[in-house]
Amino acid sequence: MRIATWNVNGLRARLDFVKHWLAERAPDVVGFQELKLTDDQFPHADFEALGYRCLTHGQKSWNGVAILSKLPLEPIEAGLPGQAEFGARLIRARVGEGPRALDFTTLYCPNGKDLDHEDYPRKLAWFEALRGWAEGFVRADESAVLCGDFNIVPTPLDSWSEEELAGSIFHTDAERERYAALLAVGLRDLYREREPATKAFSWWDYRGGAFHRRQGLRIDMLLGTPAVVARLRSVEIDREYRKKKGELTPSDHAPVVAVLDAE
DNA sequence: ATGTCCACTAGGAGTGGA
Repeated sequence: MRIATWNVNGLRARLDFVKHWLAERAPDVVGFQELKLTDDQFPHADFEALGYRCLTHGQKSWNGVAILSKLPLEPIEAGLPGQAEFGARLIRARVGEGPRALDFTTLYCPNGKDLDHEDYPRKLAWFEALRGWAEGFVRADESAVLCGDFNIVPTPLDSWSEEELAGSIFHTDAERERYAALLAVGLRDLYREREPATKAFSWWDYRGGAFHRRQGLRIDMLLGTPAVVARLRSVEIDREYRKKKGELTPSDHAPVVAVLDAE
């Protein structure tokens, strides 16, 4: 089973690029973030033509998440309880059947903007709500994945310049504590399971040639329960899809992909 | 160079968000 997460930065602007990736990489289950469209604007037919069923939780202009699956897909819930006013940022479904079924959630976590902005304390509170919510169903012996754009750089290894950025947004102790508390309910970072010491990024600013200067952050994660880690065969950040494809503009995020054993 | 890109409002180019 090939699973993936990708912040597409606007699905209408990215549709042809995303379809190219789906056709080439053929993931079984994908979480998308930053759709920037309403549910009625979601291009279901384009994805059905590639073999995917989709569940969406969108809104006008901003945020928005979706799950695409080639496997049977059953909705569980949409929206983080108590946090609806902070945007459409969470969707959860059961994918697959029998012992290979996966409890799959994708998240677009708040950005926070900067430490003086009102969104920053709201971001911390949102993560506390997320931890409490996850605690309600995460179990070590059941396969569950939480994936998405976390908008937190978990450790200095995940930043292109901890020296310059320590203490600034994405790099604060308060954010890192909230992220660590989420993992403490029983989730592991699948990328770090396989690459414990590799400096690698999943996001690069569009400005200033950041991608080519290797100035990025690792903020897009696939988190899994121990039952998922036991099934983990490989994981990679798909940097090829942070590059332009002909005339098609990439997202500022790369997809993150993992392969799990069937059971 | 805070240097790009997306969506919105508007019916062209500026604004807000990331």
